[in-house]
Amino acid sequence: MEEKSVANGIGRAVFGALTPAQQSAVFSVGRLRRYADKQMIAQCGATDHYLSIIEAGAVRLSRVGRDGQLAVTATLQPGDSFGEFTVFAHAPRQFDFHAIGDTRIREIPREVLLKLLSQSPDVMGKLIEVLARKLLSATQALEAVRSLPLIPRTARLLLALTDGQNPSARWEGTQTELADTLGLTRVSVSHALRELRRQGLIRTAYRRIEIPDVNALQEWLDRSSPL
Amino acid sequence: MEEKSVANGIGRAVFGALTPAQQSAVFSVGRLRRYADKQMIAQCGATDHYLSIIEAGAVRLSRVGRDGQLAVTATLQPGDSFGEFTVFAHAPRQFDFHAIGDTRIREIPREVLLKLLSQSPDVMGKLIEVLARKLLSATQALEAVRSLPLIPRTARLLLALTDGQNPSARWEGTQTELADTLGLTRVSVSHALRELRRQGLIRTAYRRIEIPDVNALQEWLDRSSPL
DNA sequence: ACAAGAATGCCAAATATTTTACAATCATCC
DNA sequence: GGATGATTGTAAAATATTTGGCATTCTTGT
Repeated sequence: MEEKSVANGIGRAVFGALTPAQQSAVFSVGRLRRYADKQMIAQCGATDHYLSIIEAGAVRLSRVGRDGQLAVTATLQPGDSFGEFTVFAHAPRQFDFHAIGDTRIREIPREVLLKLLSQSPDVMGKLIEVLARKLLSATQALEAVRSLPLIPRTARLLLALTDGQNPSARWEGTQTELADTLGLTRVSVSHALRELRRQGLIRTAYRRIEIPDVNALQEWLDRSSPL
Repeated sequence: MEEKSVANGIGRAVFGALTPAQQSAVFSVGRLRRYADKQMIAQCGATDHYLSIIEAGAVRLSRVGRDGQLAVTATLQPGDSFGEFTVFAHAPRQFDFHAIGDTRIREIPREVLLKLLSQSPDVMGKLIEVLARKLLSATQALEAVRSLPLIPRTARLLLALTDGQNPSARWEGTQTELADTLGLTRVSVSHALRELRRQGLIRTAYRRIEIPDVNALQEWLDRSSPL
């Protein structure tokens, strides 16, 4: 019953799934690195092979098209990880990674991680679970992008961004960020937010969106587009 | 250097990654089931927990919105698998699954699979790799949907649908199918195909699209949108 | 060889989304 | 406490995409 689907499945809540003992086992083989605000952590196309786990701070994923400003972003929080592709799929980095605020990251080189995994089937199992869940999120996001109209899609993202525990929620960030993660323009997002606001489902403020009643928004979404 | 990205990362080439010995180990614990053309294999929302591996035939994934005909599809081939979500993420079925042609499927119940996996870290490792690669495909598809204009997006899908070995390729199916997997209308796809045809990159025919020079199409795509 | 159904190609009107632009509000740095 | 840059709200014009429709071509079954 773990709903908790997320932004776009890029990388969420990975090592929260591990037991404390497992966490410390993983962390102990990792190398701690610190990044300052806005510092680049990894670049799109790079061929390094690390699994990175965020201990503190945040990491922004983005990508710039040749035409300049076209950037798509997602933001990862402490406990999230990234770099699975570089380790398990032998692929180059798919995004640019930047630190947001002072950030501590545990980096585990590919070989070390593989060795650790081969010795602990438990952690391996968890990893499979996490990957499956990420894949599920990505699949659902893909579905949403393809079949949901503007407004429900925006609503869906807002719900995905909340952690789902509290009855009410808020999200801090600019509407431009929201637009980027949705793959839309700020104007379109603004339009969608206006409509949701008109229906009393959300409140907007400077760099902040409040959802007074998460359930109500969820129900509206279910009603307006069953998916 | 395994490019071979695919349709939308829903489920590809899973057990081709295993060694013959591993394959037979997995197959031996599976239950063989046969389906006739168009027969339903599993329904969206169902809560069964099987990993299914296609031995022969094909499986179409689809989904119908409340508003009737809204259907999004992908097609899986022999060697592909599906159902990871039900097994590893405890999630209900995300799509409707139908057999295309006479189809043989190996079904492995959740518990059996987990037990098998716990006994063979090798297979587990492969599974992680496969999941990571699927996730990569899904991520790239998501990127494409969000940032690529109509025509490059269509070109990208065509390339993804080819196996990438031969210098030339063809794809068999209707333009409506293509439109559904892209999340566009037939008219839009027709428009995109017209443009690609005009540039001599593809040839269209009844239920068939030919790519005389896969490389040329790839280069055109790289040139027109670097991603 | 013919009829019927399926698929393609294309057009025009209706919608959706982006672009461009500008005024108003908010936060922060001196 | 005021200036400045960032962010929001919104509108109008330009594009992109869908909807609905129709003629043509292709395939299949008889």
